[in-house]
Amino acid sequence: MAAKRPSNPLALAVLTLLHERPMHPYEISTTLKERRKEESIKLNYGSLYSVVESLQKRGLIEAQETTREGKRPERTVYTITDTGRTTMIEWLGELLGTPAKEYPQFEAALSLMPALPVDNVIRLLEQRLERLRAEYEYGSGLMRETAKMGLPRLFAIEHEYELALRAAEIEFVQNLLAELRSGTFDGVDMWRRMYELRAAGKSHEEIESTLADEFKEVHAWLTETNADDGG
Amino acid sequence: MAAKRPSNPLALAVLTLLHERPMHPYEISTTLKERRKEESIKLNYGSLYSVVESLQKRGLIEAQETTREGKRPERTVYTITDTGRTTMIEWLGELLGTPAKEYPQFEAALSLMPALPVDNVIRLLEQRLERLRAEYEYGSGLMRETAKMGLPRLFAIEHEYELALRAAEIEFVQNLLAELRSGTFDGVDMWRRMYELRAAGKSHEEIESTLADEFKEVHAWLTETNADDGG
DNA sequence: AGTGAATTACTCTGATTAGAGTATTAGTGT
DNA sequence: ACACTAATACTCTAATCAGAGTAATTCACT
Repeated sequence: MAAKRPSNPLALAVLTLLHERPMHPYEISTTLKERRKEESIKLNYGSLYSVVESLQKRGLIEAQETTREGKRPERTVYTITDTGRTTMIEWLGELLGTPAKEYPQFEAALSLMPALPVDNVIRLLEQRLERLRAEYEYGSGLMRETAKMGLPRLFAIEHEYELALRAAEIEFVQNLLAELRSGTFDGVDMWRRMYELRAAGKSHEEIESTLADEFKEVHAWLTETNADDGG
Repeated sequence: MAAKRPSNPLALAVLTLLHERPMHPYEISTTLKERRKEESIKLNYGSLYSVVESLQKRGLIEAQETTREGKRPERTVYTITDTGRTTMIEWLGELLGTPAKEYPQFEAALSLMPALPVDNVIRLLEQRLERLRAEYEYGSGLMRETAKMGLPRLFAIEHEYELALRAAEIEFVQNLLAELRSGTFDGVDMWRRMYELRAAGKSHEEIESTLADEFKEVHAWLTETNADDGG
């Protein structure tokens, strides 16, 4: 059975726009761009048209009329249905009211970090920090500008959120870097030792057992199949 | 032409594990679960097997042997190739060194916020705040526990990052809520007025023009087709 | 009046992904 | 010895997405 609604937030954007007034897909896309919503909601034509089709199939929107000017492609104007309105309110409510599990790429990268040598990672994090700062500057510059132009914060609040996240990431990376550099980060010694052994041409097994020896309690944790889940 | 590498971070996780030692897909999945990496990298069987296939097609990993015990399904053990190693190092380097554009759901929701009435949004944000705090407590509890068990921070740093982001979001939502409640948030007056007019049964056009009248500079910004892009 | 760039408005194809479904074996209790 | 649950190890299908491609029209400029 088809799910009650699509999962792509672009579909929610479509619903909110059609809630304002009927539009055709292309107008939806230009409106989203005008309002800079495509910076917060991934927009591309392929997805837009398939999302519109999927909304229609589920009865959340309806084709109102199909017009054509000259020999241009047809424009199909869509309206939101009552179910569509309800769904939009529900969905947006959920997104605002309930934190969703997300998988940021940097989180994935951090979780795999030990696959690169420490000094390498330090260099990369320095690079990241630089870029994060540049992005932060750029973003806050944009915000000041739009504020000066008289756009109420209401219509750009999502950018403030983005900046807040960036700021938090900057702080995090700064702290991490400091600890990696100073060597106070818990685990760097083991990490360095591992690459030392690898450089010395030891086999995976030799490295494993040497580390197991030199860092007993850690190794115990790493090799036990099931950590106690509590409860 | 096929891209140099898959885009799913799960594929990177596969590469790093095969970089440690050869494994079969199912073992990859259990290892990721054991190490709690599936909390940072979305893992499901369908994706895992197709990602493995895709890595093989691109020559980043190779099937080493196919064994079978009794009548159980075959286990295909894969090894990483030299190209695979290089790609892994490159890819992980990029993820660590370069901030990626992401589209968090909450950012999307914020950008569509005016589609719900103010008081509604306030209630929802209160709910979110509560849940965020609960998650934060839970997460930092887990971290303290694993620290006590002797796991070096190195192997759980991604969770610290997640917590840092959560903390930032908590602060952001707190501030936003305070401003919405006190009415000092730039744009709330217009926002409230809009729903007032809607409740009074005005048409979309009437609302538009009334708001245009009462909030001149804002409306100008909203209706101009092309904001000056500078340059 | 003719050229080229930009805009309008989609369509198509190939990847990717999610999630349920399948089939065998091992372990646990009665 | 039998049933039941968990674990092992994938397979399949439908949905979704991304990005390039297409084709007509308008506008700016010479």
